[in-house]
Amino acid sequence: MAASTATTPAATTSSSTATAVKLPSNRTSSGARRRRTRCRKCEACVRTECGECHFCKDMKKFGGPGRMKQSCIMRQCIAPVLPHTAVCVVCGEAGKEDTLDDEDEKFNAMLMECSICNEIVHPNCLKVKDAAGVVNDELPNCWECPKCNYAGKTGKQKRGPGFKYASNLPGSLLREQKAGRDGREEGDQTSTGASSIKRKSEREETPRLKSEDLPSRLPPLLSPSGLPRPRSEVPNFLRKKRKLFDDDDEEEEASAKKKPKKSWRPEEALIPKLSHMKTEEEEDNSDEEEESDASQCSSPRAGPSSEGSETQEKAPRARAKRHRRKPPNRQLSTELSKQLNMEIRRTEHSLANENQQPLKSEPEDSENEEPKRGGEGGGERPHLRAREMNGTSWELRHFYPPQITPLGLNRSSPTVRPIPARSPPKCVQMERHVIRPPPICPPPDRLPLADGRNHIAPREAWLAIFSHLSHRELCVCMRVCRTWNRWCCDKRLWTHINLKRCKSITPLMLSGIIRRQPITLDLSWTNISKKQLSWLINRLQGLRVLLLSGCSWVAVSALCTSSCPLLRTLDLQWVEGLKDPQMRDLLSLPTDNRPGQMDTRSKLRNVTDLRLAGLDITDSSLRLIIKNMPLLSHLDLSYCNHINDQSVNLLTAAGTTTRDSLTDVNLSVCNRVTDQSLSYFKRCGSICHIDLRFCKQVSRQACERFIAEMSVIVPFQLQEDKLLQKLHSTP
DNA sequence: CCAAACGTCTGT
DNA sequence: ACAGACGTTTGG
Repeated sequence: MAASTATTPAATTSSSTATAVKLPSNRTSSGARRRRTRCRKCEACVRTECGECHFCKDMKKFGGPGRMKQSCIMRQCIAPVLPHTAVCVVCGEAGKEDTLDDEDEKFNAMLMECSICNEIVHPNCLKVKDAAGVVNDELPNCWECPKCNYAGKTGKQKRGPGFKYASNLPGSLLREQKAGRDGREEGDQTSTGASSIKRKSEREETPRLKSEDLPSRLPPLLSPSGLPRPRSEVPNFLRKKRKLFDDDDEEEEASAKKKPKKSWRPEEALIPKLSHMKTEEEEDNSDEEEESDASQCSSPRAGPSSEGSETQEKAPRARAKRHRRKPPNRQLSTELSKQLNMEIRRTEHSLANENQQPLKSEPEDSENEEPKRGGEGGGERPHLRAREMNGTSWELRHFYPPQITPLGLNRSSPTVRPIPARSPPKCVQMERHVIRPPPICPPPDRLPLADGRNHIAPREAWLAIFSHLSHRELCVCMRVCRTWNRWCCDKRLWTHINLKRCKSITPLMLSGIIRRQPITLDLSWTNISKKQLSWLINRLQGLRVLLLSGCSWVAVSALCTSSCPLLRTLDLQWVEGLKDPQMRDLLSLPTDNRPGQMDTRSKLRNVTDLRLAGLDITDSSLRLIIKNMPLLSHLDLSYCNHINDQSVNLLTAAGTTTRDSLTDVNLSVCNRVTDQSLSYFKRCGSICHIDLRFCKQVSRQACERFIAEMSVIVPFQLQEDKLLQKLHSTP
């Protein structure tokens, strides 16, 4: 019915209707807000409809009723812009940043929409030039205008643009943040007096300590007992099914929370370990550091998390304009960011080539740049730079023990109002959440010193030093100053993110992960949900190693619909509920309709290291593996009770790619494997390591016989009982 | 004028 | 709090 709705002329008239009431004429006046439109440039905008999400299904074109009238979830613009028709309330003109070169001038000439009063103005047109405006990095041309900021408005008016996006989406991750910010805002705002522009930082989370490394391939079984720990280790949540991620968190917290939460700080609430993380710290940090260069955007659009924070923080600096960084730095930053991006791109590219998969990561830039008015986009950046601190908190939170972190930060500033209790973060449907690509942050190349000069050591030198630090230590460093904060957030320092056994994976953590674009991600034994994992995978296109042991199949099934083209190592050990049927789904050809993913090859075709220990899979799964993973070299089938000699026969049969690609096979504790398997392994041209420990039906004699026979070609040794190791690994 | 879809309101 | 519904706004 209403489906097409749209335009009925009547609509206008009908404005009187309850709903309609809102924005009719006053739009620009305070109170009425301007609708934003898609930037048309970001990754999301460029995509085609997935045809599978709720909204797509509602569309008439996909056979739906067309009542919801929402854009495809995969196409939710990352950086919605002001409509072309937007003009300054003061002078009535559009953005003019295009005509200027100087960053600061651009900023002052671009249209900025206040997220509180909704007014759209040219900063230049404001009389109160000194007052501080708080730029919202997350949304182009969005800030908390000096007037509101100065007035200390915090109120709920905030609904501005920043909020709307995502926040209005029902399940949006943002909410939490939002909540967060509100809470903070208040506090901060009051404090705001400061003069500088602040942006809201985002909160992200980091992996908690790396505490344990995963024994990815654990030395086969320490506990021959059979299948040991598995399930038990699995956190309860694993088993539950949550609808959305939230649940997880919620569940945990739930018990606790249900009522008003203490503070709204999600992290704390949620994760014991991480607790500390967030918010305030970030803010604090930001403030502390603040000043210096400020340029950067480290967080601009990190996932979900970011948004929340940004707005809130307005507090600090006011003069946005000026604040924006010093020109020099800025340029530097720009340059660096370009280089960085290129670097990243190059790397990813090379990797991607193999699969021809485009990676996402750069979108940010594009996002900022608006098609239409470049100015707007450009304008933003400046602010962005200003803000950077976001990262900080993230790390802190995670890594620091609660006690430490907090410092005064958290609460110290409690400004005016008590923090509203917010609900814990939930991630709810990520689908609706606005997706923000990893931030590109061009960090300053030199450390600004108090005397105005720069430290002699270049960033790279510092990074070399930072590279020797643990993540925890990096977190500490991130609190030193803004510049260090930025530097310590360098992607290169976070190639491995370990969240193993982290019970609750929160939205903040997710965005923190995305921001850092790790190459290796360990989510083993976590209660990550399918949506969360799907969300991550779709945004970690450069991910090479994904460890999901001990997770539930429900979650792992995210791999069925999301593609991770560069994935080399996939650890699915002890995944609950992963059997042949599931393996079939996992290895079946892509079902992803999204553009760019139409590849007909297996999504896991580039996997070289597959860990399936403890799964009840049979030869039917092996056949699929053999067929779809031509590059497979390391295969862990330990504790797989259904694996037998025939399985090995299949793996080493003539005509299979595995016959030549396999180098390491772990069949320890596979009680159905016998001496016969060893003869099959002789067919493997590249085999270097065969683990048959604890295989009751495999004899030492057979192993010795294997060695004797194989040694004619390649020398093998019995490293341990029933553990065959090639003496000299091939080059 | 129309398709798209933003942002708010409503019902549960 | 959420899922839907839908008037209204945008861009072309």
